[in-house]
Amino acid sequence: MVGYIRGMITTITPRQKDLLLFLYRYIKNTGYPPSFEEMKQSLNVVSNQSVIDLLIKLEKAGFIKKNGSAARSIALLPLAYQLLNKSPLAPFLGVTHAGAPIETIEISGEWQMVSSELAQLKENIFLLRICGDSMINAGIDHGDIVLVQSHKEFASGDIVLARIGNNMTTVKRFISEDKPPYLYLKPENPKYKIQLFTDEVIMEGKVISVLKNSYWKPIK
Amino acid sequence: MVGYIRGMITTITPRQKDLLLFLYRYIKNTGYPPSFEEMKQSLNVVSNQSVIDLLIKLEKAGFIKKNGSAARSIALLPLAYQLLNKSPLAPFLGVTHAGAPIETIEISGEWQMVSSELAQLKENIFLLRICGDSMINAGIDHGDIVLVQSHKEFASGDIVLARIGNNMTTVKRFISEDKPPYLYLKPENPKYKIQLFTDEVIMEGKVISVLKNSYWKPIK
DNA sequence: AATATACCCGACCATTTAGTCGGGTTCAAT
DNA sequence: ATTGAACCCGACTAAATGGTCGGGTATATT
Repeated sequence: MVGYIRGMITTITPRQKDLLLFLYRYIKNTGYPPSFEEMKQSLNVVSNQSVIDLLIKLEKAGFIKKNGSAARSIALLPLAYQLLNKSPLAPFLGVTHAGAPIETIEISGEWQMVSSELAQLKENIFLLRICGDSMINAGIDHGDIVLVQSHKEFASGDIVLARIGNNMTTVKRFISEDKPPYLYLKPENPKYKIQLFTDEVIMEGKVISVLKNSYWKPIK
Repeated sequence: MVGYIRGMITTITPRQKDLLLFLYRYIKNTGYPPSFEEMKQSLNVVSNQSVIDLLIKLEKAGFIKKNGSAARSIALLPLAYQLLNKSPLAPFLGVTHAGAPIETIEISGEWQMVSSELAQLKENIFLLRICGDSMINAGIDHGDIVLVQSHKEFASGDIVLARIGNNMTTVKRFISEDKPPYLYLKPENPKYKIQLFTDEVIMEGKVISVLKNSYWKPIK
């Protein structure tokens, strides 16, 4: 469910966030985590205990993981990237259908890396594997993976992920015209018919990237 | 030039590669670099000097960067990922044209992160920004970025990067048929004509991913 | 035969580094 | 008023860690 992502809530104090952001930036710049001394400087404190207090909280909350007493051994966990909106990870929600929409999105629990450029996105993103051939003329084939960003506004021509009723999701091109049928979802394969808009149709997001199937694990 | 990537040659001894591979794997698994002790264990040696010797060579060759005497402060440079064929980076070659092919690929010198799944690729990959509207029906719009993998074999229907003569490159759908015109490059926009195959046409690679333009820097 | 390179040993040292101990302050909730 | 949390201080300790020194071997090149 897309709501599963949007609804993810975590608590963190401003000071903890300061440290988490410093950790993120330091690791990004240097390639390895900072020492206590460096963390103290960045936080403008002079005691190790100040840093330790914050680190323990961050670890308990699931943002980081420390390896005992090894030097510079702090690893950022996915939750940290998510909180900082710098996520190199997108949740892999499962499978949807580009053809006739016959089942809802499944949550697979997997996570996959995506481009760091996409990490600039403020909104939530997630991945879906496509079943069916209804979008082949838009370059989306059976087995491809699409990266979807949650959106509220859509332009005619956008390729969108739509939910139809409670049990079906599908990827189609969204069309808005001045003449009838005005609003509809268009498959990019002449074999299939357009889907008119009804109260049952909810658009979840835009497809912002397509990863071709041959470089991903095969479909079961 | 695509040849620029293929032609990149670096020398490394087996022992140095052992260490480099260990560094890659350790960092990938833990999120931070190993200590000397851990490197000694992985190499099956007992002296620090053994590790230092190798590290100095790796640093001089441009594979890693060490930060003085700071603990666990080894960063892998892009060259290392490239050598290990685990590159999280793809070179950004520049701009090509999906419309009329009017100029050759420019090397911009930028590098961009790509999916870690794509890092499994054994062949070279690179990014291009698309100019023109000749592939809009395949989901590739003006300003989008495509990820291209160098290939030698192509199937009918593949979206390919082709070089035409010395000064032109273009992205088109490759078609191979039993009836005339047999082999040609097809724009995915009825406004444009197909490009027949000649001796001048060289296919450089396949488009394996499309990143939609709105999430990248605007075109100059 | 001499040289250079890649690689290794083992004892030793100095510093970096994480962690501890016993406190304190501020602020909001009870 | 008391409690608990979040956060901080300063001096201290012990372990982890990188680096040094003065060698060695094996191999290929000159």
